[in-house]
Amino acid sequence: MNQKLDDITKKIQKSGFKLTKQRKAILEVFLLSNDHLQVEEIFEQAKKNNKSLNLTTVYRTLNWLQKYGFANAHYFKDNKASFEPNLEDSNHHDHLICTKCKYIIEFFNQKIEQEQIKIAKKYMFTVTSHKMELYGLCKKCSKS
Amino acid sequence: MNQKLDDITKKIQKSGFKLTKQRKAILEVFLLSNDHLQVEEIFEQAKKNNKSLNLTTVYRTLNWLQKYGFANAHYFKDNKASFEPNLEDSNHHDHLICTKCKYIIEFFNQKIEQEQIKIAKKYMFTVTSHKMELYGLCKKCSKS
DNA sequence: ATCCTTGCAAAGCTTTTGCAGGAGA
DNA sequence: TCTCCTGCAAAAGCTTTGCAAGGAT
Repeated sequence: MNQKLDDITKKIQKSGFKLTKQRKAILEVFLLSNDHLQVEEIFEQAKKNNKSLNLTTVYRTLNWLQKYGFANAHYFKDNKASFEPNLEDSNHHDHLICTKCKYIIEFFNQKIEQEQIKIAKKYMFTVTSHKMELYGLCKKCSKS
Repeated sequence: MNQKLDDITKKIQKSGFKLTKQRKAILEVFLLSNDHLQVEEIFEQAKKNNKSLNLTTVYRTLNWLQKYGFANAHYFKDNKASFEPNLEDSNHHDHLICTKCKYIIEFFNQKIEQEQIKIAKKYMFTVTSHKMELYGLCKKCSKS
């Protein structure tokens, strides 16, 4: 199987997460993906691993993971939730989003991270997470 | 009345926006607010100016304003839309959001803006807008 | 054995749409 | 006048909840 998946799964179980077939199917899709997946997408893909999977279960599982800090939710342009894993070994990144073709590029910029820390200090904020999204047209779409 | 409101309203009308009583009531609340208002909030406040106002009209008006570039939508932590005016004289800013008391601070940081331009260039993106949100606890809430 | 999780169906919310009447330019 | 706008009600998503049965530890 997949070593990384196993390790993370064990860690999640320590938080009191019972590992059912359904959840295994969801984690396989969700944890190994580097993308931001919409709930429906996770559901569709995980169903390949477990035919009887229900959408409700996907929602409940993702909400559980989010609550315990293993996942982050994003609401991109429309108001549908997308989730991405939040693992200590996964690099933090921000997003460039093409409003035409919905293509998403991830990027990381140290200077921006540093400025955020300064800003938080200035306003006496204890920052726990952040989100930065640049919207526009990707290379391909801006040509046409 | 309010000079600023009048000026902006005239500008919006040039885009083919018919100024009805309902829309006037909405604009008074929306354009003069410096906050990010949820649709429901705009509706509640605008209803004070026009008793018969309908929520549907608020949605339609805000969507119109957004389509023609006079408003921006945000989806903060939950998946409810918040709107803020997008006027040429209004300074661009980003957000610090307290996840406990929902307090929102606006800030502007030149270095971050500059970095964004660099990033866009690197990925050949034509950036049209962006959103940066820092989540955490405000001064007050982090004490308790 | 106990507590947690699941599927199903139904409910809840926010947001959109169809339509006939009404108002702005 | 002609087109756009409005209110109402209904529909349309996405997401959550209640409940009884089933499964994990």
